[in-house]
Amino acid sequence: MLAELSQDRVRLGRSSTAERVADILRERISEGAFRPGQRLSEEGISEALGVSRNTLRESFRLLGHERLLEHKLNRGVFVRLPSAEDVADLYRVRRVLEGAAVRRKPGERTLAVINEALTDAERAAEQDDWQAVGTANIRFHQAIVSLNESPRLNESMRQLLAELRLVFHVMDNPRAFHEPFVARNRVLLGLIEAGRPEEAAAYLDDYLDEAERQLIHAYEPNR
Amino acid sequence: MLAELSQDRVRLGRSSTAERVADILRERISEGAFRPGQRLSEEGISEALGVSRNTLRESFRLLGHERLLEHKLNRGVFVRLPSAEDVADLYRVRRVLEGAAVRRKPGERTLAVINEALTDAERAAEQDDWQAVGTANIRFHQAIVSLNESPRLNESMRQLLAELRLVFHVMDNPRAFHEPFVARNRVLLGLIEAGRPEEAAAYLDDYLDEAERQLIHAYEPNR
DNA sequence: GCATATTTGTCCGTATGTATA
DNA sequence: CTATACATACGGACAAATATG
Repeated sequence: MLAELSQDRVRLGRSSTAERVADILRERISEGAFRPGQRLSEEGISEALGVSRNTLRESFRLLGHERLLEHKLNRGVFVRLPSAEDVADLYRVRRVLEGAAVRRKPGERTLAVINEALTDAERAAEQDDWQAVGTANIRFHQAIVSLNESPRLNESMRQLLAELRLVFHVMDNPRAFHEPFVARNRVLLGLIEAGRPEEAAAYLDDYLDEAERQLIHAYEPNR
Repeated sequence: MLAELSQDRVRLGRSSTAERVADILRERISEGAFRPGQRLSEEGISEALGVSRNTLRESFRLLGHERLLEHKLNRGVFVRLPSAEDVADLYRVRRVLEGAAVRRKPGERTLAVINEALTDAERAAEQDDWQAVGTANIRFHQAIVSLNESPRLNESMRQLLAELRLVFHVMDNPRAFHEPFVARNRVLLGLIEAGRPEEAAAYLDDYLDEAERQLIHAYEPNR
């Protein structure tokens, strides 16, 4: 089962079993198969994936560091359930990372990536595919941050968005949340392309304020 | 040995053995006892610290995620030796995190912390204690970032500075590097306290450009 | 280039401590 | 309070990869 695939990829690749297991778990969490707050049993999962508990524990450490899992000492690991305070902090970070990004002179290639993500979102919105809207939206903001041209900031944003996905998974209806922001993304991109960084930054701040408010509003009751 | 201390701290605290071992290793790396590029033997260290290899490997994962250690498959873990490109990226991140910080209206308490760190640096400089200057300098910039009032950004900065310390450890003479920036820190703080955020941000950008240039200049030859 | 020694990657069994029903 | 389930941590084992002579 996993063991053979494991050997193959070790031979021609670079990742250890623990890392590959982490990839699998990250994907499951990201798509919502493992719900926030849910406990992940060492025995159950190690058995299901065909790896030893030691190896699985290494994977848990990795994901814990990404804030997708929470380690409670002697109680096990749980899928993180971010608090309202966490949401507020995530948006503080977004203001910093995205704000700095839109103030920079944008590169041609990055602009194309941003545009593509936005176009995908608009198309998905037309077809009422809100799952796809959310995904494209995330790609849009990831691409915005990549204007900074910093691998570390890209990685930070990637983790931040993964954490934000946890929040979306406990919301009542993520569809209604993402919808109104597609049009705003278009405006934001327009300001960037027009070379008006300060206006773009101000618009973005408003944008994020509004998103944070709506998110916390839809979120708080669920705690 | 460590085992007993371990039990005590578990009882009254929250951290696991792996985390405590990670703390110890982080400290050793930070103070330069483990040099960048050096390989850390699983057997040697697990024996020296009195923990099992499995536990130690969990610690290695933690520090790997903090970019202090590098995992080479089937070859072991090494203390990271950042490349010149890494240094450039670290400074890109600093411009974003510190730039956003100085643009915000500063809180009284945070200002006091910044001031304290700076005063310590000035005092240490007078006494030619360059090690202490470097330490206080790091505290100064950490405090600057804390103006953002974001736990996640504080944590990012903490990790960034730990990584930057690796760079300092392979420099010829870190003393000469830190010295000229103490005076600039005072100017920067003055602009912040005077409520001139844009000037502070511009001054900071210059500051970081100069620091990056000097650092890469003193660093590149060593690769 | 080959044979050998070393080290990592992974797994297993087990003992102990902790949280919870 | 006891019992149970589970995480924590240890030590030993072996194969695979790497380094060494």
